[in-house]
Amino acid sequence: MIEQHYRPEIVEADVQHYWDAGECFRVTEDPSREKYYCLSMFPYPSGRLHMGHVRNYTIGDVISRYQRMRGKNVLQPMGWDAFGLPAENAAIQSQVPPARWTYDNIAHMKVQLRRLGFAYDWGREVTTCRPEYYRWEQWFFTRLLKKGLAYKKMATVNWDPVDQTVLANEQVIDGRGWRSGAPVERRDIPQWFIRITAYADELLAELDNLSGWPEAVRTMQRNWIGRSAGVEFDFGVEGDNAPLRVYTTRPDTVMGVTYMAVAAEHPLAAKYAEGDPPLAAFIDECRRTDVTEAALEKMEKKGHRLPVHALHPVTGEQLPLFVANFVLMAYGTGAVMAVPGHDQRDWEFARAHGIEIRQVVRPVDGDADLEAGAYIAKEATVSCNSGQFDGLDFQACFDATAEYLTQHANGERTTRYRLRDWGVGRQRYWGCPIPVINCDQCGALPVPDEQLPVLLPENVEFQGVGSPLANMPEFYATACPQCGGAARRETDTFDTFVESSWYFARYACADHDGGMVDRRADYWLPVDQYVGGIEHAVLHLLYARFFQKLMRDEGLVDVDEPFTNLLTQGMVLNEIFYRKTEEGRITYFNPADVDVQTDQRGARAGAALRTDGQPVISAGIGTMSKSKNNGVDPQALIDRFGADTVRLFVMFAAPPEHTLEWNDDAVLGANRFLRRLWALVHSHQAAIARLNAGRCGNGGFDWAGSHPDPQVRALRAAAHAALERINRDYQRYQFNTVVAACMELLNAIDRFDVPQAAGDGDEARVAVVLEALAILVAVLAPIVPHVAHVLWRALGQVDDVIDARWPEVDAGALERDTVEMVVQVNGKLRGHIEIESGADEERIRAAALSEEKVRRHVGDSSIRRVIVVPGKLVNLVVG
RNA sequence: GCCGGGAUGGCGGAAUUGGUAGACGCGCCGGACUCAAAAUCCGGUUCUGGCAACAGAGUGAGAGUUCGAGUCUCUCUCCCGGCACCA
Repeated sequence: MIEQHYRPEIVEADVQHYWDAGECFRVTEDPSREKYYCLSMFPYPSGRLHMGHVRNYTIGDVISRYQRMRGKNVLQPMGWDAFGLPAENAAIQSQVPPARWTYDNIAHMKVQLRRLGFAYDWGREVTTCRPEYYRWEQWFFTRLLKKGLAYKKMATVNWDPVDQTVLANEQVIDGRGWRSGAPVERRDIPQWFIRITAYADELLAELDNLSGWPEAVRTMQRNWIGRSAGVEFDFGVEGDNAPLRVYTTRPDTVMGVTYMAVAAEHPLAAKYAEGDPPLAAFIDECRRTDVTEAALEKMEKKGHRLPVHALHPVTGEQLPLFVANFVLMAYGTGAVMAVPGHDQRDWEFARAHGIEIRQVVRPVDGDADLEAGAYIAKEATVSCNSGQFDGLDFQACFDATAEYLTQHANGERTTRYRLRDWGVGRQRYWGCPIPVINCDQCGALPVPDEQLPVLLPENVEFQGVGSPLANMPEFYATACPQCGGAARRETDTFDTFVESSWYFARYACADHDGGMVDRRADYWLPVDQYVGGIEHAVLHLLYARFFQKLMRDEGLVDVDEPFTNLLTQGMVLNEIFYRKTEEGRITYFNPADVDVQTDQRGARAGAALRTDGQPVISAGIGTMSKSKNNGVDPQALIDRFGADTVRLFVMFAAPPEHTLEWNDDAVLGANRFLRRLWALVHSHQAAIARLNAGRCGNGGFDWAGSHPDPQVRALRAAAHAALERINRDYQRYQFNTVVAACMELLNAIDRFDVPQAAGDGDEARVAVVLEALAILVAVLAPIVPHVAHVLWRALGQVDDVIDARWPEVDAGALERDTVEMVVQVNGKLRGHIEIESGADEERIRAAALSEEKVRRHVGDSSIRRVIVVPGKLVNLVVG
């Protein structure tokens, strides 16, 4: 028997204790059962759970619990992506060692996750900053080194000249270092890379097979890999210069080249900068921008003329040669041929520098207006003004020019990728040490297996200038494993994306201390459902796919792709409020501290800060962030309403892939629903107990045949119709409409009259309520597991709801004698008819025309056509 | 700049395949209960006109296909996410 009032704090503590005591979510490999591996992206332990975490993990938990009730052997693990920059920032700001800060955060966040009632197998917890985890990452990297899949080369970084340190993109604010405020420079340093480009073709091709992934994510990855076919060839350069090698995907436009451009870092630029101070200054200026692609693309396109010409490989024409800030040394060859007639960026640069724009492609019919912009089409075009290559379509011209350049300009047809090799080295302390020893005699050598792991010292003094590791001889001083001489240990650490590229495999066998993974991974992998933020659509999800293939090729795992199905959840947003001072300084106020006024209709009339009553300005909605002060602390909500209410709200407020706008009042609505549900079960529990007595506690009632009471039939039909929709919506992960259907069902049960006193009523009326309630509680169990656990028992069930069999739709309950159809006249709704289910068109037409309102709209006009959609609609076309 | 996504009442959202636009919830309005408030319960709620019956308009803007378009096609606007050292 349950109490009269819903007390989530008591219910949730009790139920969580029950799950813990019974180890309800521990799983083992069982080949006789169908497995289901449901994985949510593990959190960075930033300190407290935020709403994005709550949403992510609730979605994953609902799917896991649903699959368990469907009879699967479900693994749902959790862990910590524990290395990263914020720990170093915290260390600098509050003098706490990154390790202690991180472990404290993990402890706190773990309590929060438990409080939300997620069905995790905590026995498989993975923490990436622990040596038992990262040692295998180090071991794996040494394999890649030996295979030549890891290598060192120069790479460009953001350099803070005052702090003498490498900056993350995030630490560059308006082109300046976040701490020093000094203008950031680009600097080239030697870095470790992993050869992801060697797997580009496979990573691209297998996207076609990932039918369980959103098309948007697959498209983004395809574009990111960016496979293109083109030609690489040489332009001559005046003077005693080496030829200038370029790559182009449009050799067909080679006759339209009117200038050339090289990157600021190109050797040709460096050569002429020596005697040319303005050029040297320009190159210097190019070094002073941050290195993100977005920044490079958005900046003003500038160029500086070099004192020599390039020579056209076909005509021998002299072409002006520029150093340009939009040409990147890292892409292609660091030099581009410019065809302003048929490339928009080249066009804009040519316009700005008064360079000729030459048309060499035109539409098959008509002409292009090169005054308005470049003509970039390839379909239905023909080459023109191209001498020997005139009059060809795109493909023919491509082939002819490619052949010519191969013969006469040292050319070669090549396939290139936009994808670059993955730079995995970071000049930071709080990361996994790269297991390499640098010896002046023998070069860079992998740390021998028996010396692994290379432990990261955790008790360090942390100032924030340079990496502490580079200042610790006790860390870096070592002996060369080959010659035995003095050598220096690598002080760079791995990009944290390396840890997150294989954690999903480690969960299968987190306790294995003899290797990276064991054969248990073959049972659990691939992940059946992966859930995480859309912001990971490219990088993390591509790196993880890449690592899966690396591990496969090392013989560690069988499968090719790590994640069969992917659900990318939308961001959590909240309103942003601010005030501007007279000096123009902006102060943001948390929405929790703002009162919103409404007019008589409920429309927004204004907003004021609660503490002083003065108005604040709304800046619309945006992702919850510290800088905009619009975060909502989940903990406060859990304390006030309980985990089930928070879970229910998050699932109800929006479909998982959409953004979710926060609304405090709607949380109240979710709580109200649970209180009503509780009260409803409470009000019927005596009658249910009487019904269950003598029926082995299962409430079994024989519904064979049509029940005579139309109200009983109606409630049964409502319950089974709701279940049908709920099943469909669970399958397509539209949890918001699952909840909506549950609310409708609750309303239907609530309206149904049940005899309360013993012996004065029809047994069937109690039975139908019990059946409807059992369906309702069972289908809600994945979403609000604590309250469902208790209510399930109150309905007389003897098993735990987490292991209850999913209810089945009784088709018999849904059968109807008549259907309602809509009548349209010329596509406009004019009436409704109730008609027997199997009525033919003649009958439907007659019924439609017998409707007064329909007749009025038809009037004297003749009926030209009648369209009937069986069981739904009839449209009379008149005129 | 490039790539990807989105836009439906006062708000979040719903609408199997092109077939009743606005389910469900929030808010708001009115009522019941109460000394009062909260909570709870009942009724209403797309907009415009009308006491009403009813009529007209309506899914970011503009065009098109169709008996019929939120849904399909084209053009445009605005908002959001990613862009390789935030995770």
